[in-house]
Amino acid sequence: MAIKTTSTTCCAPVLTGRLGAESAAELATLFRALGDPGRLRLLSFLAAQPGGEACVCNLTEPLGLSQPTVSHHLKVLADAGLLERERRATWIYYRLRLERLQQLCTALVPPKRLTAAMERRAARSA
Amino acid sequence: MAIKTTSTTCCAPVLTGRLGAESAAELATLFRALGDPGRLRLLSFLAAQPGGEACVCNLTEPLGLSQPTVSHHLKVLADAGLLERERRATWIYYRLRLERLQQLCTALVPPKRLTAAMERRAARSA
DNA sequence: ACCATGAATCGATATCTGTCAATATTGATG
DNA sequence: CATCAATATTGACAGATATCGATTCATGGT
Repeated sequence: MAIKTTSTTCCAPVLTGRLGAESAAELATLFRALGDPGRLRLLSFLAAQPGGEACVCNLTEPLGLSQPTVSHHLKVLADAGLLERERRATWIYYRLRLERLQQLCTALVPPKRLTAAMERRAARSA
Repeated sequence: MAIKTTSTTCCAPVLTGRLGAESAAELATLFRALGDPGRLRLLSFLAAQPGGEACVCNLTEPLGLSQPTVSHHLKVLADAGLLERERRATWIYYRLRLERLQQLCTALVPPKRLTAAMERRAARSA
């Protein structure tokens, strides 16, 4: 299969410890992949399919974008490690990688130290 | 200027139900706000501060960016609802809005239907 | 081999974005 | 009110990105 060296050790925590320049760049790429309406809708559409996957030919029409554009978006998502590519005969299927999405989320989890501190301040100012 | 700022009802779920064009655009703006290394480092720096907040004057130096650039990034984050602004005398403090970050995460949570289905397929192909 | 079909790539273009220097704005202070 | 210090805004510019039409690159069937 394709050797995607991208995103080996995904997702340095953003809110726990300070983010270095490289980890920040890496993470930013991931978030930027999610920063387009078309791509979000692609993910959404895939999630609505039985196996979290669909053929490219089924993805073009519901978005109202041209085939090259959809292909481009799929590439961005796949390069970010958010989708998996699989060929079946003439067709190519893309499948969600839920683990990656989950990793992304955990990267945004704040340490309890922080939540506690901020709740305290919120209570004080109320 | 004064374009509409933060949506009150943040974060339509991406993986549960299909994302409409408007919700997708809204969410994309949020993710795009996270899609820059400098901004991620700002969030990270703020999270490392005692109250999840800091004065602008303390944010410029650690990033190695000019003051206007930092100001711009702070604006993007604040417009996305990820930061809160507060004036104290001459200084302006920005504070994390953890709830918003959390909301963003929950928008990416998959329905158990999906996780189950994908685990099943993973097991089958093993 | 040839052809038909599905998907990726290329080339072009318009728009968006990050960045900084210069300038404006805002609030505190004398 | 004049001035200073801290932020924000403006203007300019280079680089990225979204988009599409045309083309190329696979695959499978004939």
